[in-house]
Amino acid sequence: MAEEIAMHDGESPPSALTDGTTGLHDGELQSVAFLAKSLSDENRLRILLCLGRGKKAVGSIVEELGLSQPLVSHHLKELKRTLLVTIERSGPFIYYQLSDPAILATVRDLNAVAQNLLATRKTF
Amino acid sequence: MAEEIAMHDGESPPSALTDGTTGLHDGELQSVAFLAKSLSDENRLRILLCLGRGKKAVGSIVEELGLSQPLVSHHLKELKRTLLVTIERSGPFIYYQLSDPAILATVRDLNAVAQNLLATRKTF
DNA sequence: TTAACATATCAATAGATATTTATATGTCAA
DNA sequence: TTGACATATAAATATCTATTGATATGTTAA
Repeated sequence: MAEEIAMHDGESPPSALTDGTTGLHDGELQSVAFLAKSLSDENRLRILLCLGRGKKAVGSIVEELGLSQPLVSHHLKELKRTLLVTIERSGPFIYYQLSDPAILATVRDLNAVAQNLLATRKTF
Repeated sequence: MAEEIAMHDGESPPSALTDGTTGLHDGELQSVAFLAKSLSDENRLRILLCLGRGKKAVGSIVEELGLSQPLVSHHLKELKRTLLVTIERSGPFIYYQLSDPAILATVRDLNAVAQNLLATRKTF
């Protein structure tokens, strides 16, 4: 009866039996979720792919993608927060660049998996 | 060299591992965002890794991860909607399994990228 | 200084979603 | 049928976030 467990802020929901085969502990799980969430927005992906062709100032991204400047700025802030991009100031310009080209390979891998799932869905 | 050409159509992989041209059209961008969003929850990742060791009934997952049954059911529904898992009924049991083992490799890749970003962050 | 430009931030809104509690559906055995 | 079990669904809440429009901050040139 008296089995109430009051979960307070942000610690382990389950008991810490780790997830075995692929062997990711809680911190790594958190990192993966963190990164995946950053990659889960179409406009952020557009920005990342755009930056895949070299560092660019905010205005260039705005112009190239046709998104509003505050929106691009917002997503760039998020991409910086999640360590996917770095900045480099030059006068009034702020150039953003990918912090790791491996990010592009990851996006391509995600696309490959997604397309394969869509192609071979045998679920009815 | 020419500027990168935007849209490629469905089948041919752009073969861009070293050149920066990761041309994804809107549908692919949507798919990537879709998949990434499904991978952006810690508990869903736990479930996926759990299923990486074979098909399991809901109760097993609940017990193994220490999450509530409705929560696990909710996440399984989401994973099924995003094509990451498939089901197989057997009596009152419903067995869930990964629809593609490549998903595990993708999670591992995400972790590798994330850990690398954390390790080599030169921001401050 | 002022003016013009580049970028960031603020405030408000709207929609998504993770979680919990409670309840419903479905299956099988006795 | 009843009862026990496995799973799904409903409803409520709370949190998060993408987007927009307006405004602020900061940099350079005149």
